Amino acid sequence: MAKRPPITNRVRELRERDGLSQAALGQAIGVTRQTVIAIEQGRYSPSLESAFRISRVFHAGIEDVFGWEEE
Amino acid sequence: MAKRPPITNRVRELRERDGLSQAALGQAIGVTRQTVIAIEQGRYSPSLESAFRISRVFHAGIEDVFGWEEE
DNA sequence: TTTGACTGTCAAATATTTTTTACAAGAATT
DNA sequence: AATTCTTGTAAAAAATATTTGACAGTCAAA
Repeated sequence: MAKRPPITNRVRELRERDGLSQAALGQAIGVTRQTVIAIEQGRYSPSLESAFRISRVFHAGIEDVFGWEEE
Repeated sequence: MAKRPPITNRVRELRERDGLSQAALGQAIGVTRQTVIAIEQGRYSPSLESAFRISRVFHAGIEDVFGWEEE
C-alpha cells in the first residue's frame, strides 16, 4: 500500500469496550490477529466483507465503526 | 476469488436512477469500468474505500447501497 | 448503413489485503 | 523465576481486488 487510506475506525475502542483481545476479535470475524492489528493501526482498510463482520460483532452499522475522511 | 461474497448491492439500480454509465460511475469514484461491472455483477466485493466512494456518489450510506447476507 | 455510446467478456499484469511463521517485550500470575 | 496472555514487528507467500488493453454485441441516432 502506498499511503494510509482516508478511513478511520473505532475498532480498538469497541473491542476494548467489549473486553475482546485482538486474537479473539480476529477469530470472531474470521481473520488473523495480524489483520486486526493492521486495521486498528490504519495500515490498510479492510475488505467490505471484513468491515461488515467487524461491525456486526459490535452490533453496530458499518458507519458506526468506520468513518470516511472526505478528500 | 473462490466464491461470491455474501454481499449484495444496489449499485446498478442507483446508477441507472441517476443516469450514470458504468464508465461515468467508475470515473466518479476512481476505478475502471471493469471494476464497476464486476461489482454490479457481484463477482467480488469492493474495498471499503470504494464502497464509501460509491455510496457518497449516491448521497447514501454504505448500508443503503450494500447489504450483508448473514451466513 | 455507419457512427457513437453503452455493456459485456477475457486474459495478463499490477496492487492491495490477508495469512503464515517467527521473534520480542510488557504485565499479571503462580 | 517461570508461565501465560497480550500486543507489537517483520518478511515472505497466498489470496483477492483492480487495471490495462483488446475484442464483440446491442441499440439509438445521424
